[in-house]
Formats: sequence, structure tokens, C-alpha cells
Amino acid sequence: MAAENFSFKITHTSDHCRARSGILSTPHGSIETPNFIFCATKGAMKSISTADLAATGAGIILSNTYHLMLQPGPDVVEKNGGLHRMLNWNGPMLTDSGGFQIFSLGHGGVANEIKGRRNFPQNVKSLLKISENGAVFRSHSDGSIIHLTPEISMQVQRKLGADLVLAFDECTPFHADRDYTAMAMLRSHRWESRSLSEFKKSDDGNQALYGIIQGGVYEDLRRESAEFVAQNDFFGQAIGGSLGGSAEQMHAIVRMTGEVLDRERPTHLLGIGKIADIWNGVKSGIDTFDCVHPTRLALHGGALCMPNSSDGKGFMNLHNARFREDISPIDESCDCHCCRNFSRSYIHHLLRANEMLGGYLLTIHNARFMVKLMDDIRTSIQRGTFPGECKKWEISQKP
RNA sequence: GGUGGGAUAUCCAAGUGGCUAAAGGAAGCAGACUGUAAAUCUGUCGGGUUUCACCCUUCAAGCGUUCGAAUCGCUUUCCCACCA
Repeated sequence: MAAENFSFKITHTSDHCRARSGILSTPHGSIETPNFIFCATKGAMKSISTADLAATGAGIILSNTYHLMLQPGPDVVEKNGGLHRMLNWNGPMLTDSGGFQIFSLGHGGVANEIKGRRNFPQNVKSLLKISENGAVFRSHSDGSIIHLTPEISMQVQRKLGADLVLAFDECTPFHADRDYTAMAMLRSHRWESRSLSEFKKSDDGNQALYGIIQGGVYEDLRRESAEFVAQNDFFGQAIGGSLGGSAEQMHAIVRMTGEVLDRERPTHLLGIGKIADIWNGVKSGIDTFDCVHPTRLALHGGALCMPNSSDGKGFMNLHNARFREDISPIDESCDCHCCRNFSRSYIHHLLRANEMLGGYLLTIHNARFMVKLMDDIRTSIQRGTFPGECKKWEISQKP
């Protein structure tokens, strides 16, 4: 383990729950935790540059092994000097292993999965096969066959060069039964062990590996998986797999998993989340989150806002007719480039007119919103006011 | 003035006797979005009501043929093309 270049120090803990604040250090600098990791899946924040993102105060971003493996390929990224250099991002970075694509390319994404829409899109599944060795995909861009194994994922992630890398796992779908979830969990454990072995072969101290806790919605499996990860030499740990079919169930699973995992390690919650979910995650001891929500929402016309300031949804849809002549900024109190300079009416117009600037400005706002949110969360933990603040958000969110 | 081609819902545009309140688009109205095949997808989209049902008014206008017409015939109005 590359202990000398990486560290995680817990500096504050809450007396009333598992919330804690700390510092996660990497060769490309440190971030305070809890923190949010922005998604630059294919090596780009959709619609804004890394400089724009940095200006919001964001500290860490992520890219995806599967996507970059397909295009432009790990060797091209390496030739560019690695992800940091290529993306012009000097802070910490993480790469996802591609395990999520076993799920998303096999089932079509979280919303489709939970809502039972299995025919997405055009009934073409890009996941061809999953076996003990790994997963086989048909590339959605050129139709070629893509093999992804723990070894390949680690080799690719080595070339991509992010600071934090994830073990290769299988993200199980929500509809999977207990037997399948248990079988897949054990196989993921074997994949994670292979990931660790492969990682150690070329460990030069510039990357740190996270293990992933699986087990779906089953408490005993989560416990077993948490123990497996704890017993292995991972720098950090992430909670992955199916988190249930509702926000309530997810919160319960995260809370329960938070109780059985190793509290000394930096703990990441994969793919979450929405504002309320982040408060809940922090309460259960999560240190970092990643989610496409802020950036995806922005491109779809949504601006993050306090849940109680809109209609309880936690965002406003600037596409709506009610903003046509609303010349106030999205948020009077927001200091982002978008809110300081532009009206809701203008953003509304940009979206209507299909101007890319609309998505750009909303992405900047949402990124800044997340940065401030995480800042508020850390401050509340450090000041000991976290439980009260958390409660406010829970009350203000719609059931 | 002559000949030919047109006129379909907010716009563009299918439809040439019943299964048509009328395909597709677009625009509009709303919803969804949680390790991004996503600047995407879904619903709605003539009016009304007791809204998984029923009623009313529609395919330029009028008259007619027919059990039944956006679809067939005649007349009128307006557009387009070519010829005088």
C-alpha cells in the first residue's frame, strides 16, 4: 500500500451520529471531507471546462475506465501524460473501474431498472457476457468486442493515472434476487482480490486502491462484504451495488452498511446523490460521493436549490413557462458566475432557443451549489451543529 | 384570360369512402433524471364533462352523392406554376 503518498485523517466527529470530517491526501493534493466528486466520465465535464469547475471551488473529479478504454484508449491518454495532464486538472482524481457498466449497459441505468423499463434503448444490450473471468461488452461506439477483467481494469487505470482507483466489481441490479446477489458478491470479492494483486504488481506509490462493498439490499451480505473489504489491504472502501428501490431503502442500507464497515478508511458512496441523500450519507459516515445528478440535471434544464425554496424537489426546472419573465437570478444568495450575472428569464430563453450556454451556466451553478453544500456540511460537523442542520434538510425535503 | 397543381389542427406535413379527433415532425405544456450509451427520455398536445367513458366542433367555404365524406361531384374564394 502506498501509505506515504496517501493519507486520510479524521479531524472531527459528530457526537450524535457517524458523521465525520477529515482530510484525504493524494499526490495531487488534498481534499477536505465530506466532499463531492464531479463526474467527467469520458474525460470531460459535460459542457464546462476543468478551469470552469476549478473556479467553483471543486476539488476532485472522476473519469471512467470503460469509456476511456473505448475512446481514445489508455495508450492515447498515457501519451498525453495521463488524465491530469490531458484534462488540465491538477487536483485529486479518481477513476471508476467499469464495473458499473456491467449494470448500466446490461440494464439501462438506475431509473430504468427501478421503474422496470428493461427495453432501453432499442432492446440492444451492450453487455454480452459475464463470467468468472470478467465481462464482455460490445462497444456501443464501433461494435467491437471489449473484454474487461480485474487485471485489465487495473492496467488501464494505471495508464490513466488517477490518484484513486477502484477495484473491478459487478454492480448488481435492483431486481436481482438474493441468490444472484450473493453469488455476484462473492465473485466481486474474488475480482477485488485479483484487482489488488494486479495493482500491487506495479504499485509505484502514485495511486491508491479502493475495495467495493457489495451485498445489495441484504444486511447479512453487506456485513459479509464489509468484512471482506476490511480484511484486505485496500486504502479506501466504497459502497456499491444495488441500494434498493427507493430513497428510504437506500438510506437504510447506507446506514446499516456504515455500521459494519472499517471506520478508519476513507469511505465512498458510489453514484449518490441528490442533496437529501448526501446529508443522509454523511450521517452514516460517508466521506466522499460521486454522482452525475448535478451535471446531468443542469443539461436537462434543472438548477439545484434548497429543497424548501422551490417545491420540495431540490431543483427548479428552468424550462418551465413560469420563468419566462422572471428576471431574478436562480438564487439571490449564490455567488456563482451564473447567478451573479444572469436572470432566470435569460436561462429559460437559452434553453428554449437550444443554446449551449444554458447548460453551461446551469452546470456552473450546480457545481458551485454542490461545493457550497459540502462546505456547509463540513462546517456543521466541525462546529458540532451537524445533527440540527441535517434535520432541517430532512424536514424540508418532500417525502 | 387559359391550363395544371394546391388549400389538413399553432406551424410543417401524411392521409384519397367506414378501423380518422385525423400518422410523423416542430413548437407548446408538464414529468423523470442518483459509480453518464443521457445537452436525454417519457407523457400530453381541437373543445367540454361526472376524464381508462361520453358529448360537441373540425380537414378553405357552400351545396350535393352516399347508410357513411378530410377523402367522390359541382360552385365559390385564395395561393403556386406555366402559357397568353
